[in-house]
Amino acid sequence: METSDLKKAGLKVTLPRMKILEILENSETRHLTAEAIYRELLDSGEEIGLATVYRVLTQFEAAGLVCRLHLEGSQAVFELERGGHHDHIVCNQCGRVEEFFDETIETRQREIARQHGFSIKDHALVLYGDCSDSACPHRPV
Amino acid sequence: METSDLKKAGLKVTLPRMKILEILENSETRHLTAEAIYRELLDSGEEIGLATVYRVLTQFEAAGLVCRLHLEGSQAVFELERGGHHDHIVCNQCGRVEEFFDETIETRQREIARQHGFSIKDHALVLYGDCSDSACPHRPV
DNA sequence: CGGCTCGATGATCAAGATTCTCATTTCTAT
DNA sequence: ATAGAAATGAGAATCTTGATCATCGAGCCG
Ligand SMILES: [Mn+2]
Ligand SMILES: [Mn+2]
Ligand SMILES: [Zn+2]
Ligand SMILES: [Zn+2]
Repeated sequence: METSDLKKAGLKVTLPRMKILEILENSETRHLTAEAIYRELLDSGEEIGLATVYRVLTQFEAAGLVCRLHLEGSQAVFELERGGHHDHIVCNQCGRVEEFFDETIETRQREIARQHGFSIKDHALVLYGDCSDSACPHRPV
Repeated sequence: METSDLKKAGLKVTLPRMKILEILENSETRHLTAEAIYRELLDSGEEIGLATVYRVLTQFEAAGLVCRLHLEGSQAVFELERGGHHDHIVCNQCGRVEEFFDETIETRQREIARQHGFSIKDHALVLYGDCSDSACPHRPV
């Protein structure tokens, strides 16, 4: 969000980078594919290459500004890094993504890793199901 | 393993299908990529196409005979469905995969999904870390 | 402000994984 | 054994993402 974050990461403050950050901040969908960001930029009249979007997102990821997630789709999704770690629930029908953090699960993960002689560094947890959104095509009546 | 499993799934009993099942059963590595299976077949003198391996594995998955996992590699890995559900720990250094099942985590997942109004259908949980295998290049002394 | 230098960009190409197409082969049931 | 349907293999195609390279622009100095 701050241009200082870019400078801190050793990245020049450029128009494509600021526009991509802007979209990640302002989109009601916190979780976006590279292509969704690209299309949004095109729609708003920006001239940008898809390769730049992928490149910039990868740099942002390395700088800790965004997270890359693989949510059972062919394309990765990106989200702004704020708040801190959390995991995800995805609706199989409408694709809606919700976030959660559960200390019980986090703790058990560490215990399990230790039992197996692993020093845990990271984890990926995604729950899949059917949501109760009124707009969800599979909404239970 | 049984040809009856194939017939039950509405699949003809063919040589490629039986050979693939055989490899999934006998490999010491329970988790194999499609290409690993393909290479193993070639090495043992079978004439098979990579497309067939992918096709058959996808059919096996649909029939519930195998599971497809995405373990932080570009390629999916497949494993024979037996025992029942479990999750995975992967070593970042040597790629070793261990399995675990934790009822505490499973229960919390259901509770979290319910709190969010989701009817949970499935989940993916992978822990990443460094293992303590003597052959692991990163083994802590 | 004007120019310099190197990182950034955009267009295109390339790579890797997986699926699709289609002619040919192989099962399976009769 | 034969016919009909399904499966196979070879290769093309697709999709996502990263690499190349000539051009452009941000940051810096005077
Ligand atoms: Mn998130
Ligand atoms: Mn497993
Ligand atoms: Zn939904
Ligand atoms: Zn290891």
